[in-house]
This record gives sequence, C-alpha cells and structure tokens, in this order.
Amino acid sequence: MFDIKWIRDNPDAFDGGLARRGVAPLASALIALDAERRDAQTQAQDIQARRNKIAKEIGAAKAKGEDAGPLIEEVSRSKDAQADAEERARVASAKLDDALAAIPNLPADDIPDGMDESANVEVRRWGTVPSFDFAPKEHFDIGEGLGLMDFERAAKLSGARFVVLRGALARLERALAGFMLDMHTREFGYTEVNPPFMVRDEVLYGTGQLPKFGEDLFKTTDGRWLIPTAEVPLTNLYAGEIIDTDTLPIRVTALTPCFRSEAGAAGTDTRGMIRQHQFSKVEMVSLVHPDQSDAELERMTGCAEEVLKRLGIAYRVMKLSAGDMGFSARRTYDIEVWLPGQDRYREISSCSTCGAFQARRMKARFRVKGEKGTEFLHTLNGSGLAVGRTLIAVLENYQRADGSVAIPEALRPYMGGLETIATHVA
RNA sequence: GGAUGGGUGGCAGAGUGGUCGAUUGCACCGGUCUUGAAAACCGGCAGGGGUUCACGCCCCUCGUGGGUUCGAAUCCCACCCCAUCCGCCA
Repeated sequence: MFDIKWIRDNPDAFDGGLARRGVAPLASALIALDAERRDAQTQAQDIQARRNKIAKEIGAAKAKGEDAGPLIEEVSRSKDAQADAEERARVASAKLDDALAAIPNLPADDIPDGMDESANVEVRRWGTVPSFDFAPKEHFDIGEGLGLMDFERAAKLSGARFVVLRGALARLERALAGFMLDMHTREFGYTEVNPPFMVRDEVLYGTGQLPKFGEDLFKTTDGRWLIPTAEVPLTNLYAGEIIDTDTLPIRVTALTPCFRSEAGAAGTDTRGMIRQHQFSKVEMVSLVHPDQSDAELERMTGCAEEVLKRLGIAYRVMKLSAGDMGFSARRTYDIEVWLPGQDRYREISSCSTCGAFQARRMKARFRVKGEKGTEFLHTLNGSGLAVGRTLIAVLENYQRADGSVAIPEALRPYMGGLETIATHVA
C-alpha cells in the first residue's frame, strides 16, 4: 500500500517503478481522485466548522434564555450541501483506497529490470554439485522406490497434489523441521511461534494476499482462510499496534502447514511433491526499524542459507527481477537448491523485504522515543526453509545407486541416529 | 448452538445529551533537586486528515456503519469483534 501523499510528491518515480513491474501508469488518475477527495472534504469541513460554531452559540443563547431560532434555521439550511459534499468525499476516498490496495510494491533501485525469472541475477553460489556414477533419480522415484512416498493413496484421500509420507520419510520431514527451528531459535535469535492456521480477511489484506489473490487460497465455510504461509499470521502479529522502538527488531519463526489452491499452476510440476496443495514450511519474519531493513534482509537470507550449508547441499542465491517479485516485496532473494534428479536448481526459499508496504496496510507502527508521531515498521519474511522441498533435496542429493538414501550428519540426531534410509527400514 | 456482559488515548480505567478529544493513574519526554541515580516536585504527552511559506486555524476518530438532535463517547438501529457461563467436544 502506498501513501497517496508520496505519490502526489513523486508521480514520476511512482509510475517509473510501476513500469518496471509491467504496470501501466496510475499516478495521474490517483492524484485526480485524491484532489477530488480533498476538495469535497474541505467543503464538507467548512460547513461542519460553521455548524459546530453555531451549535455552541445556540447553547450559549439558551443558557442566557435568548431566542436561538434564527441560528437553528441556519444550521438546518446547510444540511443538504454538507451531506452532498460528504458523499462525494466518501465515494472518492473509497475509490482511491480500492485502487491503492491493488497496486504492488515498487522494486528497490538495485533490482534488475525484467518481467520474469529469466531476468533474475545470480548473487552467489555455495557448495559443490555432486556427481554420480549412476543416473540420479528424481525424488518421487526415490521415495516410491523406498515404499515410503505414496501419491496414489494420497490421491484417494485428497486428490491430486497431495502426498502420504511414511516411516523414515515421515520422520525425515519432522526431523528437518525440528532442525531448522532449533537453529533459528537457538542461534539466530528468532522466537518460536505457534500461530493459527486460519485467519480473517483483514489479516490477508495486511500482508497483501487480498484483495487481489483470493483465488490462490482456500476459504473455510465460516468465512476464514487457510494460511498460504506463516508469513501471514506472523507479520500480522502486531497489526494495528504502536510499539516502542526498543522492542525492535522483532524476529519470529514458525513451522506451519501452508495451503495453496495452485489455481494458476495447472500442468506444472504435476509429478512429485514440488508443488502441493499442502506443505509445511519454517518461516522467518522480522519487524524492524526502517534503517535496518536492508541489513536485515541480508541477515535473514543468511539464516536460510545456513540450513543448506549444514545439510551440505549446493545452492545459489538469486536476486529477483522487478517483474518476478511477489506483490508486497521491494527486494527478494530466492535460494535455489541443486536437485540432481532434475539436473537443475529449484526454489527452496524466498526472502523478501516489503519496506513499509505491508505495515501501512496493517497499520503496524512504532513510536520514536522523544519524538512526536509514529512511523510504519518495515516487514520482512523468508522461508527457512520449505520443508517438503528440503526433503526432496536431501533425497536427490544423498541418493545412492542401490536406491537407499544417506542421512546428512546434521540430521542424524533428529533421526534417532539413523544413517541411511533403505527399503527394509520402513 | 443457547445466555449474559463488554468494546474509550501506549497501557489501566473514569465519563450516560452541551467548552469531552475526553478526569485520573501508570508508562514516556523535558526540567528542578542530586556528585550521579532513585524519590519528590513542576511541566509536557492520542491518532489521522484538510488548509497555510510559516505561526496557526479547522475537520474527523471513544469497535464499524446508519439514525434521532441545534448539539452524541453518552439515546436508537444494524453489523463486526471480544469475554464469561451453559451445551457439545479433541
């Protein structure tokens, strides 16, 4: 969400930013709506001011026992004009709000131009892509080969884009999540949160999923929504609040299931667990002072990378192009993990700073000590990591010719000391 | 699902038609005192918007939206939300 006053002062920068996102110029239309709103509002306020004044005079007159009749008449006469001006202000204001709510965040200056992922820029790589003396399989072949990954029964229960994990793979999912959470909480200063998985409209509005992207979500029969990511409840934790600066930065993390309708993804990633209606993810969210948000994004991305480093899996970090970023982001790093079975890097984490964009939507503010007024927080979110995809990465990177899978050292404590997943372990 | 109570400033909590945008306390900021701090005392301190070069002036906001009235935090209606009790239940 943008501040109309900023747009008024920087129409060219605004339209320029939108252009980089492939959005047509909007500044002049928004400014016109705003002018209309202010004009009508000023009119209504002038009339109201006059009425307030007369109301007091009436009170004074009555107190003195004087005749207030003429004053009362004057007030009555102004009513229609005021109602008219108020209505015009209300309509213009509503139009303006609706328009603003549908506009994506602008890219930061350093963001590469481009409309899609082909314009993303590689920032760094870590690790060595493993070589195999056999043809590495994709995760679903490995999992099904082990008898521990069952898409058919999942389809029986729930349809396409679901999976049933069993035995050591079910435990591996749990182990990965625990491993990630322990790292973020014990070493990186995040506070673990267990939030609701169902939220109200306004919460999704706050993080930017609504009003535009309701189609991507599941809605419950009583009007709530299943969260598509823990970013939603975590970022909204302080919605509507004014907090003290000395409580910043706020860093929280959560393991939650994520529910996505994948409405626009028909035909892509139909095999395996890359793209599911339900998956679990460890999410990190930071609420910070505006001065800190750039540094915080680097830090957060580092926290996510550390998971893969300790698992010993190669990855690269991509800075997303203007057109490839999500609605609320002003800068995004994707971490892409190497998947030998697919012979390519695939997204496993997305870390974004949203600046004040979400905070303005959800009215999350802080008070500066010793100063008047309030400012909007900056919000950041990042996956640390998507658990299902991490499981895929472990399977593909640690697979062996006999179909078994080695368990990375760092995970073994979480797997009860298990070193290998093989069929007979099931 | 049934019944009751309630939504007021960062927090707590007064206020039931006329200088109430709101008493008071806490928190916070400035000052006096002190070697320093604490305590005490004095003063300041809601948010948003319009207008102005500026000082300032004005408008709105006591959950939201309507209504009554010359005038509403206070009365009426609808809705949203919260709490408690009962029922059901992991």
